[in-house]
Amino acid sequence: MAYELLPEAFYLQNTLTVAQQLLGTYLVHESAEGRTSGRIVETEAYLGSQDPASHAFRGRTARNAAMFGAPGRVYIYFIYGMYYHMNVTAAPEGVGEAVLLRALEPAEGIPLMQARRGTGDLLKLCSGPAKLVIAMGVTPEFSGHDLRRSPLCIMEDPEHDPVQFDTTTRIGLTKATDSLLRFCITGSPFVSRKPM
DNA sequence: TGCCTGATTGCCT
DNA sequence: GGCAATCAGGCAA
Repeated sequence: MAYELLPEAFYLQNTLTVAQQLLGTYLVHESAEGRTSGRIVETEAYLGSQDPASHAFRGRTARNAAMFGAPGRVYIYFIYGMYYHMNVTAAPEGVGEAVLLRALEPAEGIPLMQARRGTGDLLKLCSGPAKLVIAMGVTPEFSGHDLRRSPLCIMEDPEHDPVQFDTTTRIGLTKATDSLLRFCITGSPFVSRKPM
């Protein structure tokens, strides 16, 4: 498999474009316990000051600072007292936009993912934003990490076929629930919820 | 199969 | 003090 790192210019595109084009790429983590990777099958876009559901809506704070940082970085955030979500920052530095990774199709290191998640069901290993963080062994220390560097990076197969995706409303929100900012690979059984 | 609820902590109002 | 980009398990039908 001849995978290549995504260049910085990829992340400088419009956030919606980044969210769509991340579909079909691979998130790879080389941890001390072993290597795990998964194909990104579901994403959501979070925009800046125009998007009330975005953490960046009310401006920059200590918590969301990573969202305003350089593109192609990790923004991890703690939710519901027990889970983490992983985002990929987009847009130039100073613009608070990011893409939430919502689901992966497990690729490498599946036994390790199963051990971390405590389940053997492939369909449920990474079918949700908190689940994939656990399965991939991602920790909050990665916040601000550059996704073009080991041990946590995003790669793509430059010869992969164009990905067909569905566009739907975002999930789990209480604000701006009518925006069509969620993207998932058409027909993939690994998404967190079937498109409507 | 599908709805409803508890768990649990940090941050903003 | 209340809420939040969630998940798993329990119970009803």
